[in-house]
Amino acid sequence: MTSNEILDKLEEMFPNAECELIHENPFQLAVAVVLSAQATDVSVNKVTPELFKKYPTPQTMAKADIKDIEKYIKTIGLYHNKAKSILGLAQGLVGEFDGVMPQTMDELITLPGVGRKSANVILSVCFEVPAIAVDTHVERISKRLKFAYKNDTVLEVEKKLMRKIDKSRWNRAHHLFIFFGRYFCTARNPKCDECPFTEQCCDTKAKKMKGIV
DNA sequence: ATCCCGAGGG
DNA sequence: CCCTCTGGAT
Repeated sequence: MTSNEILDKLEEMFPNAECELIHENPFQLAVAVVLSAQATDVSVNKVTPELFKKYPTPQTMAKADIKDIEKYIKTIGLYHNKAKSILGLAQGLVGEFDGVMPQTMDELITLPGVGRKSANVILSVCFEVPAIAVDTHVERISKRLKFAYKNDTVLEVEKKLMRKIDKSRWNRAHHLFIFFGRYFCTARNPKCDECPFTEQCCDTKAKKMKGIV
């Protein structure tokens, strides 16, 4: 199967794959993305509505007490670092960017808690810039379906995906890989028995040889 | 390479 | 019980 054929099939399986983080503007998406590190979007969506209600703008959050922020986000884990990150994110936006979300990779990654992956999500979801954010799902799926090798770094995975996938499909591919990874080709118990990609999957073949599938 | 970390699933 | 979750900073 070609890259386009794989994406066509994924479109068929997940026609409404999209960003599931609750947000109403770029600031809120940036906060939600930072909070989503090593946490499920479900758990993030559980706390952000109340958080955004209390701190709707970078200006209001910039003046928040970090302890109060921690209280709101405690249930998602890693809450100490994340509270510091989103407080610094709000302060950085106000102090360096006049409260307006920047639209370049170089500027975005200067914000605390925002690395390459989060920046790519903000660029593609908020500003429709072609980008492929490589998170845990995208990395796993890319390696299982042989878009990349197992020991490739996330940056190498991103470069290979950009090379092998048409630029016009980058943003869709990101969400399709996420949905496929989240609901079908999961880390622990992937649904190999009903998977349309078993031919080009390294993991499934390994399992077949062992008689697992 | 290590740390951060609670919640949900199997 | 153990593993995983839209990672980033040190």
